[in-house]
Amino acid sequence: MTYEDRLFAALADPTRRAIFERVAGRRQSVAELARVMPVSQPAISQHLKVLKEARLVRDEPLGARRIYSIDPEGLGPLRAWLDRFWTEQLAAFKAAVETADDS
Amino acid sequence: MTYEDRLFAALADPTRRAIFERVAGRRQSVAELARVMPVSQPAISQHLKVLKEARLVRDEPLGARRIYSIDPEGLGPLRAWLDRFWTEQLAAFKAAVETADDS
DNA sequence: TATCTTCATAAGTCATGGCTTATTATAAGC
DNA sequence: GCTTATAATAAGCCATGACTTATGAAGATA
Repeated sequence: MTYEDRLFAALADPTRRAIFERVAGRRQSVAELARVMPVSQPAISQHLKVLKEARLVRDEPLGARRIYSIDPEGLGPLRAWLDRFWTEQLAAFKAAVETADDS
Repeated sequence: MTYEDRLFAALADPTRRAIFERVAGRRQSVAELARVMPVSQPAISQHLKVLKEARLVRDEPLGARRIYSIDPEGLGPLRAWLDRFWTEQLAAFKAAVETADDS
């Protein structure tokens, strides 16, 4: 499984995406997330593990708690992937215009 | 299932993403994809259906064939989602700098 | 008309993944 | 030290989804 696979797979689940968005909004602990999300604490931990392996979040101990925060680098590869098509589509558009000019 | 869910779910599968990337590179038929991809023709059709429902591709009949091409609008929502965190992280960074200034 | 190609759908199989409860480890507070 | 809080892991359940083969529909070609 490539790194890109892990990234896309991590973002595929709605619950996990919601967790990521919350953590991105404000760094917080597992219990804090579990209190507001409609799933159990172990489910939260499992989702966070997947997000961490995709480098979308980081974690840091704080007493008995563990504070999760967004990994600023994490979304970079997604942006890079997206930009490939941006430029690709621009090139295609340009080519289409030039073909139309041949008429 | 929201539209965003469909979009992320569609991009999660590696095979499907490969199909999307091929179609984005050059518009082509189902058979053409089936010839080069390591899965059967029905599998290709099923993936294309998912991509179409996520508005990532369009299709157009050409005789007995059906030509699939990228939907230029399709990646817009993904970019929008991504930009949310871009600005969000910028704001957080700015806030962190200002807090540091308080020292 | 008969055949061949192209593609979508149906039906069934199997692995994966998201969830649960139970349990354990670690740190904090009385 | 004992209890409470926090979080990770284990084990098991179950739905989903990615694939297969089989089939049918629609267009092209002889």
